Amino acid sequence: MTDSRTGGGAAAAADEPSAVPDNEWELLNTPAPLINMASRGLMRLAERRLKPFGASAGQLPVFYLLRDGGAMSQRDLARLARIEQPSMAQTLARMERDGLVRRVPDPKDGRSSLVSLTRKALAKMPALREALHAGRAELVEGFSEAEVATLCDLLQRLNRNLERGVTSEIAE
Amino acid sequence: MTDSRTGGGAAAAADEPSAVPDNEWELLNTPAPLINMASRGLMRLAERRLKPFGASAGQLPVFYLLRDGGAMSQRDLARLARIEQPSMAQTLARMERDGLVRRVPDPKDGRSSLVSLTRKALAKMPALREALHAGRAELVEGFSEAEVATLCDLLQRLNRNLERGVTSEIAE
DNA sequence: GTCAATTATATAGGCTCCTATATATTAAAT
DNA sequence: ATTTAATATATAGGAGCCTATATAATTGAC
Repeated sequence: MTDSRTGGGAAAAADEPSAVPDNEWELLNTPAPLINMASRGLMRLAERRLKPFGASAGQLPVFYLLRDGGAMSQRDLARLARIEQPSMAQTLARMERDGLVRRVPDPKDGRSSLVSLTRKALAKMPALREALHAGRAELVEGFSEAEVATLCDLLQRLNRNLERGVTSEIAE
Repeated sequence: MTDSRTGGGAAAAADEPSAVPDNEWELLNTPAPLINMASRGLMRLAERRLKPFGASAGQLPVFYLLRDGGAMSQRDLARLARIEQPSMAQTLARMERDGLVRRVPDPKDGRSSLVSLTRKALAKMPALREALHAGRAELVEGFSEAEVATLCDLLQRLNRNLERGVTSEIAE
């Protein structure tokens, strides 16, 4: 609520010929901090909605990808969830600890295991679907479907820019 | 690149009268995962741009709020950065460890300290401004200013929904 | 077949952030 | 003044992510 930032840029000295105008420092009307704030808010929302069912935000992609009872390697889970392999490893470790996931050695490849949801996890699915649905409604309350679509479109373009940054780094 | 999700919802059984249509599971065209992805991408981008100057993403609000050489309590820093007090405490601890920040006991209040940037930190400011400016450009490349504004507007509304969720929780 | 890439996980270390709780100090109420 | 409530930090514990690196198994080139 406090708006101390808005009137802030007082000491904007004109002594340095920087290419950066002072209001670039106005972090709150730039997409980045808004996205960060939204992401943190989403984590809290997800936590609130999922904790009652013994699930958490980082586990959602795993639930989603294995929802039909199928099995998948850790590597594929990571790739499809678009997180790094060690992050997925940690999430799966927690899920295994909580009895949500099972790993069986892949008969075709001695390095790899096939991960699948336990019955306990599969039993949670209906509740998770409801929770996600309600959370989504809460999130976009007051938005028209067109606005949601616009938001998604813009975010997708943003994400493409962000991905490109990483790969171009490699190319250089 | 893999699009295994798109054709996924095969086993959509019609045996359960859930209020949730199966395509609600299509996480990738819903804002939440896009925001999360964007946020993670932003963290990586920030890390890439800031690490050369010995700064990191979570420190930006502190740099911003104390940019004019002023001092502020940890509590105010947390409130203005919109993160919880323990998160700010940890960030400040790291910044202190790195010689970026100094704490002097508040003469008016024995519980509190006044935090300010060190000269070492203030010296980094021009580089940080440049880094942020370049990062911002990379982020919204291909966006018109109107699109950026639309994005910010939608995100602000989203954030309002997310905040309201938290407070309504308290009210209930 | 052997040796060198490549690939799948595992591990180590760090950052950001959250909730819950303890401690100290100040402010308010009586 | 004393007791109580509010406030400022500190600490403990955990989730989620990342990079860099080690280990083991598989594939490919010879």
